[in-house]
Amino acid sequence: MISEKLSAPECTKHLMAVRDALDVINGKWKIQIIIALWEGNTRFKDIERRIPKITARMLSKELKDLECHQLVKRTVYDTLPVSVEYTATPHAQTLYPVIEELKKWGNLHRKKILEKQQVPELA
Amino acid sequence: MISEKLSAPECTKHLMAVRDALDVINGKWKIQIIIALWEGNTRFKDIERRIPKITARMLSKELKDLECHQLVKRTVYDTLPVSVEYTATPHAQTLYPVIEELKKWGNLHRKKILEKQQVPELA
DNA sequence: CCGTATCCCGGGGGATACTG
DNA sequence: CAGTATCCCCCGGGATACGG
Repeated sequence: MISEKLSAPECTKHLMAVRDALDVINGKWKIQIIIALWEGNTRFKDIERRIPKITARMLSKELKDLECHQLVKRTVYDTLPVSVEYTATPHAQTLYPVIEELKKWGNLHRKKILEKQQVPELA
Repeated sequence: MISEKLSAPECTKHLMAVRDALDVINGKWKIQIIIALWEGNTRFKDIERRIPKITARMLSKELKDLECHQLVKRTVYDTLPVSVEYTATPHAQTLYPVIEELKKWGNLHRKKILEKQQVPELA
């Protein structure tokens, strides 16, 4: 699978793409927000309520970032008072496999760490 | 694929695993180091040379983290002066699919961003 | 060679108060 | 409701110097 070694240029290209990806989804909130958008009601206050501990400041900032990266679409409705909906773009859907792999590995890793935490044996 | 909505508890579980994974591989250097370990010579100085801009301080710190997470094994050889080798553990190999997905998405995303950067049309 | 200790800066991000 | 503005703290991480 990774039996052969990578050449330096190969490795660098490999790495750049990975970094590009991490630059977008890294950080404390981005993924949580994207997952939250797959959950239903997506008005600002709804999202805020759904993500534990996030502040309006951070949510606002992160949503803007995601919009820049074309992962989120912002729609303003002319109600009174105004309501705003954030939706995941089709491009955001392409993140699904990434998030799935992260989830799978997160679970695997948790098991791994816990198994080693076992009491080694009685003395 | 993601047609059905997630229930709140489902979503939370989903999220915890993803966060677990990101906690481990997040940060500026972790992935670069893991990839570097798949490249061959893995003495401290070798790794340092292979990762542009990393400092000894950071490399040292990050290697310790990775060791805690059981992704890296540290071996000291009793030479003079001492030499130390770092190797990726089998558990680190399980990260391969994650990194692959990140790489794929990084490339996809780059294309997406560039295409939208095109001149929209002549006025 | 293989690191660690110290110093220091910038920015990520919380708390709170406020506006349209 | 949907955010912004301000203040402020903490720590990630660079530079440098040094010890085994």
